[in-house]
This record gives sequence, C-alpha cells and structure tokens, in this order.
Amino acid sequence: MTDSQPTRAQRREATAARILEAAQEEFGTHGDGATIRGIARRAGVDPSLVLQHYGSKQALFALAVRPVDDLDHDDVPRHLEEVLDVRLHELPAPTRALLRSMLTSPQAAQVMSTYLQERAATLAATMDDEQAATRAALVVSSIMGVTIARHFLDLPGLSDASGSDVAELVERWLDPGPHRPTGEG
Amino acid sequence: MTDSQPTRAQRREATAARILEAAQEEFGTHGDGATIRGIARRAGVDPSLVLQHYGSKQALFALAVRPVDDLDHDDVPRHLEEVLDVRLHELPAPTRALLRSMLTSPQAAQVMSTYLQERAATLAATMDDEQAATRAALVVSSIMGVTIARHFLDLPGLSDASGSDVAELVERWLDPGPHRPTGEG
DNA sequence: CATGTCGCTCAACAGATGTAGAGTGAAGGG
DNA sequence: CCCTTCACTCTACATCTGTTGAGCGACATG
Repeated sequence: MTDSQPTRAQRREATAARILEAAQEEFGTHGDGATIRGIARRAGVDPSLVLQHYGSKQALFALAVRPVDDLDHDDVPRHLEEVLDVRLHELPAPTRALLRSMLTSPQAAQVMSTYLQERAATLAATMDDEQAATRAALVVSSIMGVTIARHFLDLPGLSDASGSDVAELVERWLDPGPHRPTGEG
Repeated sequence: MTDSQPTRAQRREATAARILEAAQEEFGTHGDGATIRGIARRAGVDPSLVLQHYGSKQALFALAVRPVDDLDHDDVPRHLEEVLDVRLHELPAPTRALLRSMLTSPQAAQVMSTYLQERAATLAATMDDEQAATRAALVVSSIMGVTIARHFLDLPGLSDASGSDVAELVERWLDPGPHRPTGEG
C-alpha cells in the first residue's frame, strides 16, 4: 500500500495544491479582485502561507487563470453543446477565473486573447473559403459570448436549448454557404 | 446671447456632469474596481466632492453603467457592422463601463442580462420558427462576445472584417434555414 | 459695502489589502 | 532522547479604500 503516513514534503505539496484550488475558486468568483485573505480563509490557512508558497498575488493569479482544458476544442458544435449543457452547472474553476478576470486584468485579457487566436487558427484551417480567418474569429468570439451569457449572466433561453437544436443552428456559422450575388437578398 | 456668466447652480451642474463623465471613463477602464480618488483626479476635483454629488460609489456606479444607447438595435447585421467598424475606435463610455464591469459586479451583470433579454425578445419577435427564443438568445450573446473580443481583447481578424462580409455571414445566424433531415450532412 | 449662502477643499477616520519577518511547535534524523 | 529543520502561524506595517465633517473663500444678495 502507499504511505499511510505522508512525508513532510508531501504534506506541504498537498497544502500548496489546496491553496491553488482555493485561489481558482476565489478568482473565479471575484475576478482579480479576490483577496489573499479570502483565498487563505477558503484554504483553511494563514494568509502569509499563501505568499510563502507562491511569492505574490500576481504569481498565484498567473497560475490560477487558465483556458478550458478538458472540453472538446476541434469540434465546434460539440464544444458549444457542452458549454450550454444544462447538466454542466459550472465551468472548470481555472476557466471561470480566466473569464471572470479577463475584462479587468490585462494579464488575463492577454491569456484569453492568445487562447482565442489559437482556437481561431485551428478552426480556420478546416475552412477553405477566403474569409476563413474572419469567420473563425467570429465563431470563437461568439462561443465566448454564449459562454458568458450562460454561466455569468444567467441569460434565460440558453440553458433550455437542447444540444441537437443548437448544433443545427451552429452549422450555419461554420458553413461558408453559397455566395449570393450582390443586389439580391 | 446666452449667459456668458453662468450662475452658481449652472456651474455646480456642470461639475456634476464632469464627474459623471470621469466616472464612466474610470469604470470603463478599471471596471467596478475604479476608485473615487481616480474619478476625482480625472475630473480635476476633490474626492469628497464626488460623494457630495452622488452620495456613494454604488450610486455613481449605477448611473455610470448603461447599455449602448445610440447604436442600431433592431437591425442585427447593421449593429454588428457598427461594433466591428474599424473607424469606431471606442465604444461609448457608459457601455464600456457596463461591459467592463459585468463579470465582477453583480449589479452590472443584472443590467446587462436585462438588456440582453430585451434585445433578444425584440429579435425573436421578428422570427417565426419554433426555436426563435433560443436562436435570438444565441445571436445577442454572440454579438456581445464579438464586441468583447473586438474592443477588450483586441482579437485580430475582427477589425479587418469589412462590413459587407460580416453582414453576409451574419445572415445565416438569423435565417432559420431549411430543416435538414437527420442522418445526412 | 457688509453678510450669508454654498460650492468646494482639507483633514481625518476606520477598515481592508499586499506583504515581510519573527516566532512556534511538531516532525524526523542523529 | 535530543536537537535541528521547517511547515506553519502571529504580529506588524505601510498603503489604499470609501466616507465624513469641519472649514474656507468666492459669489450672490441685501
């Protein structure tokens, strides 16, 4: 069996992890306005211990704020279904922290922008029309908007959307469609 | 000619307006984390005067944070064009303040949610398919996402989009389209 | 010209915040 | 069994926050 008596280093690492999780929750709830004391309280620990582990609030923030990791990135309709799924009551904590902070923290904004650019580039590679880049940027930005509306604004009418319905609607965002001649709607 | 010597009340009203504008700028830059002192500095005024005029930071915040007022609401493609227009370097200050704060201030989130619901309801009324409500919610949320990506994250590929291109793409968000039989792409 | 009104600034407060350093008590090696 | 190590807590500090009340000085009024 594994050590039933964890070593000192193991204990320390465990509390470090607990602090990081607490930080993700706090940043996910209060954005970059979360406090060291709040994080410490949630982790059941003294505030100064937080800094002994991570150096500064900035450093901890940088570690806590990460893009979504386990959702499906390449399949856009599926990703959107997951985001809208009523059974998904909460986004992963690091993602919540990133979204919540991105409008008030330039650092978080940078992380999000880079992430969206990567996603858009991946998506654009699957398209072959001339406006692929623009269209991909519109799609990933839209998904972000829907995610915010669903998980932060509690906009009604989104949680109720059945996945298949959404998927059908989203197909048209991805389909370049026939170029309509100008002058006729 | 109008009074070249403004009365005391007029002067007071003018500084009140100056403070409100400063507040909108500060809230639009720092979100709800903006400070009374920062607002006062921007308005060229003592911090306590801000409170003498507006009572509390909360009250001032409530006045400063408003949805877009002069953009075209009913014409979705046109609205999106305006949002993306490269010549529009900045959103109106009250709108910037609202967007910037909506993820960290429950009050701002409430204002935004209500606004989006109104816009979605108006839009849904112009549709006649059964999923109108869901589709309208998706559209207004998407526009919000694109606005954030364009004006707060500086996502490349959006400022470059020409209005007509965007309009054509957006049409498919609005068009219910033919119901495709399941089982065939 | 005198006087009171009032728009505005000054000074101060209580509380919260990030952070640093000393101290403590238990774990773990000799 | 002692003694060092070290994960952790306590205390403190300087700064910033929203907010208040006293005071000043210019303007309007008699």
